[in-house]
Amino acid sequence: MVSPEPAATTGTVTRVTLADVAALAGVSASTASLAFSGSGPVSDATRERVLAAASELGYAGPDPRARSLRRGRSGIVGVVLEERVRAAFLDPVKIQTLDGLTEGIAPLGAGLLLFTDSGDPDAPVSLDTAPVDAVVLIGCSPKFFRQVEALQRRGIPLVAIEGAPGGDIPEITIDNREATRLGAEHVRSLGHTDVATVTLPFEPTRTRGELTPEMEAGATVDTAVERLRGARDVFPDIRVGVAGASSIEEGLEAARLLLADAATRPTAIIAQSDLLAAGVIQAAEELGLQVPRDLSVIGFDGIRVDGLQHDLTTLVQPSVAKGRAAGEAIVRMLSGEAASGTDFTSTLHVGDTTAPPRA
Amino acid sequence: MVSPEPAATTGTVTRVTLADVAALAGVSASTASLAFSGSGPVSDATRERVLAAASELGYAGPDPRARSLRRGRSGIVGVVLEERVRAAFLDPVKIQTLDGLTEGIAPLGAGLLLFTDSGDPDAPVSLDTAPVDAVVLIGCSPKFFRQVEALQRRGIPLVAIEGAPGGDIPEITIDNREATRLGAEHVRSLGHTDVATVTLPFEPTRTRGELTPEMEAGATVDTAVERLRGARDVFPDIRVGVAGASSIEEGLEAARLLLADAATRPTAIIAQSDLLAAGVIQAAEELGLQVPRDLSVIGFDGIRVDGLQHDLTTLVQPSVAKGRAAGEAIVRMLSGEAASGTDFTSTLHVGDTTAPPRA
DNA sequence: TTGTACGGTCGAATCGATTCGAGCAGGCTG
DNA sequence: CAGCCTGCTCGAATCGATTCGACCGTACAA
Repeated sequence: MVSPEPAATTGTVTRVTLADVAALAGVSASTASLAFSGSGPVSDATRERVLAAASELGYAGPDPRARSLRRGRSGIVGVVLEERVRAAFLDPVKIQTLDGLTEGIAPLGAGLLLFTDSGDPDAPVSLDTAPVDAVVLIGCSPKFFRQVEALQRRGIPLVAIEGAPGGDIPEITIDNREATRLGAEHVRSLGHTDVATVTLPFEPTRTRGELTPEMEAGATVDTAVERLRGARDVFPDIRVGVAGASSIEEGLEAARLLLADAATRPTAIIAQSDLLAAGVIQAAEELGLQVPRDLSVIGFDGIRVDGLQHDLTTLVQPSVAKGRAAGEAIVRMLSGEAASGTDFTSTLHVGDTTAPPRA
Repeated sequence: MVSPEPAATTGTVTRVTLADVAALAGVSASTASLAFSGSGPVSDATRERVLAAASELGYAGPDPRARSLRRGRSGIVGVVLEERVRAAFLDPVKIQTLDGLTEGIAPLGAGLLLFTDSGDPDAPVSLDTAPVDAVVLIGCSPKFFRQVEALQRRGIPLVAIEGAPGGDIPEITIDNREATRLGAEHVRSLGHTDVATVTLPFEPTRTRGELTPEMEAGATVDTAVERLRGARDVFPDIRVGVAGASSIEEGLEAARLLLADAATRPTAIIAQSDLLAAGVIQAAEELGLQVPRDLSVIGFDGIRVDGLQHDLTTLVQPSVAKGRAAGEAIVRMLSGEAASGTDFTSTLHVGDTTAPPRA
């Protein structure tokens, strides 16, 4: 028997197809397909013949693109992050959320396709032209609403983790306001009355400094707003320093401003993230203040800040569990079940960075 | 005219297809396709008719899976990272590399599909069953060699960024040994003779402590080995502390051991990453040592360590450029051109963490 | 008036795999 | 012995889009 000529393709590479393998093995293409997928009965002898033919022709298995069309599944879950890669992955909470998501979708054997800002205005993010089975939006604004709707019309399951993307989408949330109120209540119960807060940015343009009414009214970032509300539930006149990002450096700068004048210095600072809290601690120690004796500091997130030599008092949010819950919702939706959102709660972890104010 | 019944699919959702839209608009499917893609001549009137029909039927645009099969392109580039998400993205160099990669592939309008360890041994990474146009391996061992070969047989372009994945693949590298030698030479030229080094882990199991001959012989992580060689080129008897990861915490622990005994304390420490260097600096300051007066510290990477209040002396590697180069190689290969690897060099940045040893 | 070029539309084939129902052979049971 | 069941294989249809060459009508130039 003569080896068949491999089928030609539109690319520059002549591609061996399953049909070529089947012909060489002397079986039908459907039998050859079963030999690779194992989804139907094939005798051992036939399977061996097919695999031998594949090996001889250098066939590397079924083409994933053809398979994804026929099966109606690509094995890919899209993840939307509005920022550039370099900004998104500086947030340990996002990293942990992503990690949980990979666990949640593990039953699917699916990969995560990143949709991030590429920095090129001529290459906008395009959710609805990628062959995905489902999409998870992490901390997204309504910016993608049109594309979200298009995906919904296509029956693509969507889940949002925090953010406010719009559309009737299952959402995974945490109790930003209530948790912050808990933390503020803890600070108050220690006896603090001179309290300040260092917040996350109120909008993506990332400004640092005083909080203005305009800034607050135009806020597009829900997290900062809700956490500030929780702090104000306990300390209505709390002094606010806005950070330009969630980072140690920004916490340091914001705290320097808040602590500069010894006469008006707060005895406690509520930071909206653990990284900001670490910066606050650093600023305090730079001024010769001891934490928590001279200044109590509380964070939010419950990540382990690399290099921080304190057991930070903080609101611990279940980042990994959020991601896992989103992944599990995706799995359910893809199997035809309904999925609703999940509201997670954060817990107060009292470490060594809070104490009663000095008499 | 009566609306046609939408074509039935194998899923639970009845899906509107381009054929339905074409029928309603009273044109052929090929004309309807051109109306969406704009890749051929369609009159304005015909296009409007098609778009109106699509809108009426709730058609969200061509199915990406069908499109990817017919076009032979999915618009997806796979990125292989051997670790779990939670470990991979703690490395700022990897984040910057990824960011550069998104820039490099921007002309393709492609997304990045992550292949990472999911933590589930029953769900192994599967490069060759995903509908990708190309694959980039970042810091990978030969672990995926079989799958790499399969992809090559399929004509899928592959590029490696550092690591040693095997196969005849274009590689993007940096001068780990030579750059470290440069840094060590700088330290020597300042007059230091009592020098130690804090290394990255020698194998993925991440052990911390003394470097044993067994550990060194069995090393699977090229980076640590090459950088140690560069240090030994200048200081053959350099004292070695192995860190369990590239983190501030691990640098701190390793440095504590190296600095514990004042009698044998080195006057300079060469750290294999900037994060490790930050930990070394913290350990020194913890002991009341001043940097660089009492201890000189040099890092590697040239990232800006969040919260570090020093201008670190370091070897600056072009992380973003590495990623961008890999992306550009992918673009070339996908357009039928040959691509070779790129060897990048790192540059010494002298900051305020190195000075001559005290007399 | 005739011939050519261009814009627009069409139908058939293609991309490469999977699914599904029909058919056959062999073995077992009543 | 006949009928039923099971394992295996096959061919046709399908997934839903794109490509390509043929065809038609209109306009313009010689």
